[in-house]
Amino acid sequence: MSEGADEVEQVTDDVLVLLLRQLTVESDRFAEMFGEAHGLHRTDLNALAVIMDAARMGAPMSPSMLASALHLSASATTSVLDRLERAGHLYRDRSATDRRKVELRMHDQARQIGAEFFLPLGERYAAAWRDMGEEERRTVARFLRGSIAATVEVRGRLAP
Amino acid sequence: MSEGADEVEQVTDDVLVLLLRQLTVESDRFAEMFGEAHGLHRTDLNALAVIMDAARMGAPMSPSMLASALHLSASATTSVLDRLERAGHLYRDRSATDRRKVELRMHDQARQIGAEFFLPLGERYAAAWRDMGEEERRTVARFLRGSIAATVEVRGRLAP
DNA sequence: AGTGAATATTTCGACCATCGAAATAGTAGA
DNA sequence: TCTACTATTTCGATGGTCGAAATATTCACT
Repeated sequence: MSEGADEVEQVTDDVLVLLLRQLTVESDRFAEMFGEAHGLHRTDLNALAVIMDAARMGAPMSPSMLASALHLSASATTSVLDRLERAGHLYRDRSATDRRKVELRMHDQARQIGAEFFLPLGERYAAAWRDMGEEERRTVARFLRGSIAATVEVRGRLAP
Repeated sequence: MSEGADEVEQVTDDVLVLLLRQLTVESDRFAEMFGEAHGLHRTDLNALAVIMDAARMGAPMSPSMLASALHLSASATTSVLDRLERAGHLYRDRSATDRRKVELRMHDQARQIGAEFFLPLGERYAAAWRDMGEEERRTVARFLRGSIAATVEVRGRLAP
């Protein structure tokens, strides 16, 4: 009302909240469409991501670790793994040291899907962020870390 | 390796991608726990959010609009609405002008749940962002908008 | 060693969210 | 009025998830 046409934008808290919500909505939708294109459900995609992260760290996942990472019951985890194994994305290995345990290993096919998932998005992100200077990146990183911590904390209050 | 102890952090693209992923993961988890605490599924929460946004704009939602907003079939939408109506969160109104159409209106109870959902998180966000200056906020807003656009665009390539 | 408690994973039966197709109700145009 | 179309709901089937029970293995203690 009182601003001129060349007034700079006022980025209120409400604007930031709205942007965060849009971002999560769009991310969800992206994952949903990607999964649909590959015959994978959300849970399967999440499972692949967790297993892949663990593999990158050199520590193979077990079904029970996966269950707690995904907040799934043990039985639901078994059927997720059944689906992924049937589709040829991973295979189960009995642990050599503790034969109760199962180690989850990925097939190259899944790695390829992961790459297909993340590469285009990563490249497009890089392009979007290309002109950001170091100081700006630190600002954004601080913002993101603060927002993550806020989310975690409020969630913590929910579960006593 | 070559940096001194007081070297400032290098925020690479990889770091930003990781932070974005953590943020969406934590948001998902938060919504999941909140829904659990109130006997609402993810879909129900999403539906409430969409209906609430529409109500705020003054344009009541119809089931079919909701269906396309949530990417649900018409029949699935009916059962979402059945659940929400049975739980007393909303009620259906036949449109006065076109009696095929149904208008979705919320009960105060649902508004209250929405407030309970967003207020604590909003306050905690505001606290996290309190010390950000205007220039920094503009930087963050540009970053978020760029990332949202990137996500939308890559998704667009998926669906021809 | 050997028994029993604990842990890891899978199987089984049931529940319910979602889907597609058909049914119902209403509108608009000829 | 008859027909085509739109909006929503109902119905039957599919499948992801759960809790409880079953199976296999390890650990602790004697």
